[in-house]
Amino acid sequence: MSAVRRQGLRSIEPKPTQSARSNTTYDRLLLVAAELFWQRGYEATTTRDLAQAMGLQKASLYHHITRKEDVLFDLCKLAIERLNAAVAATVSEGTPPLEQLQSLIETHMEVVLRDRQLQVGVLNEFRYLSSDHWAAVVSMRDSYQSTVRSIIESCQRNGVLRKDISPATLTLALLDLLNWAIFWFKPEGPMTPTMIARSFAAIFLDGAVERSESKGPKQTSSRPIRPRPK
Amino acid sequence: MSAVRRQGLRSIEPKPTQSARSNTTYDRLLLVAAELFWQRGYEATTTRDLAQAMGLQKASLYHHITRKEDVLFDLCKLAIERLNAAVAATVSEGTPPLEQLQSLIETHMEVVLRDRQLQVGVLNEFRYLSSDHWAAVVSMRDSYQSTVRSIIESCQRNGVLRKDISPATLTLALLDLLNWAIFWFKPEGPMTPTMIARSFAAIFLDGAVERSESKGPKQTSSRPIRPRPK
DNA sequence: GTCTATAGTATGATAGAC
DNA sequence: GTCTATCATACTATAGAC
Repeated sequence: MSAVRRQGLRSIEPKPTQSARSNTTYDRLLLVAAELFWQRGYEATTTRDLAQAMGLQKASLYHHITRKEDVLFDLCKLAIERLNAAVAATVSEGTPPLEQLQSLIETHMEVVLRDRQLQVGVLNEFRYLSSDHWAAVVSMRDSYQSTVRSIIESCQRNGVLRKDISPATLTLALLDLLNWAIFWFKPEGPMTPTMIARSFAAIFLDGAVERSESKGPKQTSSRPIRPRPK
Repeated sequence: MSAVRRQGLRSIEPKPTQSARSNTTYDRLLLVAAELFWQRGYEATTTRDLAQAMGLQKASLYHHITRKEDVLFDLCKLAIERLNAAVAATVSEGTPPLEQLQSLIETHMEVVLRDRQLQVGVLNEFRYLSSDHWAAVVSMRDSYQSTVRSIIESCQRNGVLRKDISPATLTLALLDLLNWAIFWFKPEGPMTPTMIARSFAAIFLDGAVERSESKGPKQTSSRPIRPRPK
């Protein structure tokens, strides 16, 4: 049971170049479960709902899972792994801290918005995990937060971020800003995840206040975005 | 269940409501329900949990309520009413828009953090309401958001807030920032709701970037806080 | 791997005595 | 207003045939 599952989990990892259609049943189950948990919430989603959405009888589900809760746990792990992987891939160690922070903001926002059915599990539903699983997810999430905070600390040491607010508070503010957009984001709306990411980066870094008194080309800290078009 | 807390709830309640019948037990029930919904979530809280926390048998509960869902609905209404009332009481019509916005940010944050057991109902659990109740809560919430947005629009017209980001986006960013602090705020921690409110106002208005090159006494937009009420 | 059937329990809500 | 007792249903999960 477990070996099949772990393997399946890996195959929908961050950058699957292969077709997602020919995956294992458990992979499909994860996708279906993410959708249902997103729509109705974990507690309100029954194994019957899951089975029906999978086109199976309730009992057949249990050939692929052992407990409903395991599905939520796997989804939480997957969500954090994807976020971690995406951020690690775009934040380059060598670059100046502020650039790292800008990359992180953009990537985090884009991943969270494009992946929101999955990410909501970590943000909202992981509270229903058993204490062991809960602790594991909290630990993974804290580890990611530490990454964010250490970049912010680097920025403060470099003098590019204000020091009158603690790194912890800046981190929490940033993550509030980024994470909860999943609840109002409308994919069919006028703003793409990238547009929202840039606006939010601008707000977090430069603030909402108009700065007309600046000299020359609107001295903003949030413009030199990741891919420099030549 | 201390009498002190119960009195606290009643004293902040906007108005006694039309129902003339015994509101004391129901008030206590609302308080207890808010606590349980906050701890376990609405769906995971059973009527048995509620009854036990009230010191009643399950059946006795139904002398005070007709459906479990009604409790959630009343909590959502109460949460929005309190937020509305508090903001209306501190945001003065006549003052400059930026001052209004500063007052709103502080008040909103303080109410939400001090009241987070209640406010979480609107933010997280109202999705489990029946469609009629759900629509009513969404409407009330949208109405509050419109208030926030109109103040932001005034600020933009007055030239004190940047215009390259739409009022809607600025509003959503601000509310993301303010609302979701309830999930990490620790009342026993070093930061009071007021301190967090001021830090977050500073971030939203002035940004996280260091502005050392400015002339004179660190020209910040978030400092002239609301005049201390006597 | 999927099915039918069902165990065993928890749930929201009600009936009617006091 | 509170109680004991209970209903009808929904739930997670299992047993065992094919």
